[in-house]
Amino acid sequence: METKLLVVDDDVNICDMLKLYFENENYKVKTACDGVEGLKAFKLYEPDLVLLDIMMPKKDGWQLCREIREISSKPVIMITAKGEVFDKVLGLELGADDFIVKPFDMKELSARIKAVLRRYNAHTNNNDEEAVRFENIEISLQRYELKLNGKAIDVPPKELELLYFLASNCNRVFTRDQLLDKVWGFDYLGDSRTVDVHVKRLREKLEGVSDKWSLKTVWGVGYKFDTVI
Amino acid sequence: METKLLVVDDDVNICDMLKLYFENENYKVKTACDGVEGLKAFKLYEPDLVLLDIMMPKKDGWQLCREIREISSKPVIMITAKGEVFDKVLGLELGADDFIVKPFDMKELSARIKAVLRRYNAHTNNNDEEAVRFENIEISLQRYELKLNGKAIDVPPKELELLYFLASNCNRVFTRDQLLDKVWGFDYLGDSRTVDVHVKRLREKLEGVSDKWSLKTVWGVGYKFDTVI
DNA sequence: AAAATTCATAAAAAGTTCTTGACAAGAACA
DNA sequence: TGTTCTTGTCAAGAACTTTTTATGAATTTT
Repeated sequence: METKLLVVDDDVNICDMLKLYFENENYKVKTACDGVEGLKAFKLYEPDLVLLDIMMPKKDGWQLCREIREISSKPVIMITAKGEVFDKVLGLELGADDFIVKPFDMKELSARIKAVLRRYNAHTNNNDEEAVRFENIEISLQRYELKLNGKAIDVPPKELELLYFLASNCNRVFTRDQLLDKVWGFDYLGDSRTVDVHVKRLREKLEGVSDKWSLKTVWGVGYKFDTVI
Repeated sequence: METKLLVVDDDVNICDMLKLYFENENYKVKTACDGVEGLKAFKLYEPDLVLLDIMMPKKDGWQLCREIREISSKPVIMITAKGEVFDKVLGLELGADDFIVKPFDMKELSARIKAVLRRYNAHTNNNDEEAVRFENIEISLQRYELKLNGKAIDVPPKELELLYFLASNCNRVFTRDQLLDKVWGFDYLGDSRTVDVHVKRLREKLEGVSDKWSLKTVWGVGYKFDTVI
């Protein structure tokens, strides 16, 4: 699964540069320009790691780090300018996982990110994310794979993600808007008919595999992965 | 339910153009020409989203946005002219939800409006509630499902919502007008016979399922979901 | 017991929401 | 570079829901 980074820095150039660089390294990257926006983005985007500049207008990196820690244990790497008053102890107290000093070498930052993620995942993820299973179906985001009757089937990423989300929240209805939010991302701009089309394509693939579950339309509401218990 | 937009811009042509365009997209649209009028309109009209030009006589967009935030959390999208001094951070501080730069593409604005509304609603709507249960019946809005004798029955949204409302307020009588208010929405315009028809259709489905409860008519008053205790 | 009001029901009309196929833009790949 | 695959858009028509209307039955009032 793609790792999501959130970059919070008031310097738009740095934001853009980091975004470009890490997208090229196969991360998903969102940026925010200040602490307020950063917190919003953290809640909505649910990143796997946050890169946080300390000096920012209105709400600084310390403050944001503290607020993030109140709601999550996701790794945070602080960015600090050379010569900036910087209390490592204080940072650790606030729950930051690592630090890097501006101007930094991108390769070094990249290495630190990997290291922090590795540590974090070793801690939390020794129970490798289970695949979602029902009769004759198995959906794994980890392998990006859909198995029907034990046989792997080619499925495009978006379809798989949609199916995974619905199946792992089975029997619950989601509106198209909720699905766009959860699967496509909070900042997706586009038509909600898009969901229909993906559901249709999934149905073609899932047809006749089992009568214990199905992708159901809930008229006037949305869709759900329905199971018979 | 129809979504209400409020457009605040000193340029009457832009107001008219936006009104025309979004009415065609099935929004309700009110316009206001300056900040003072805009605040008035916001209070009276109670829009679901505000489109706010920054440069305006009397009271500018910043100021209006701040004042709206004091009394409401409804989404605000700021409109800014190209090249206009524009502080994104300040905008976010003030609580704006998105921005668009003049001259803008109507399709993009439309997409942004949808996205902002989607986010706003996704946030406010995640109230996981329990299903309502009586003998042989179970009604869940989360699954959008009616189970009779443990078996799921197809029920259209309005019927389900009506049944859910009555059952979760069992033994209490509601007039047709109250039901229209609670289930259809306060701004519903239409005949109260509508309720009768829905009750009738529900009765067809619920017939003979249990003698511990029923949809009762209270003559001269309205309906209730009646239970024997 | 007649008149007036209120309900139940069926069926038509109006309105909304889905499905689907065709197509185009963009990404990934060779 | 062209080719294939994925993703998203659109629009027509199908499927379905909701509302209105009409009529007769039930209940209350006078």
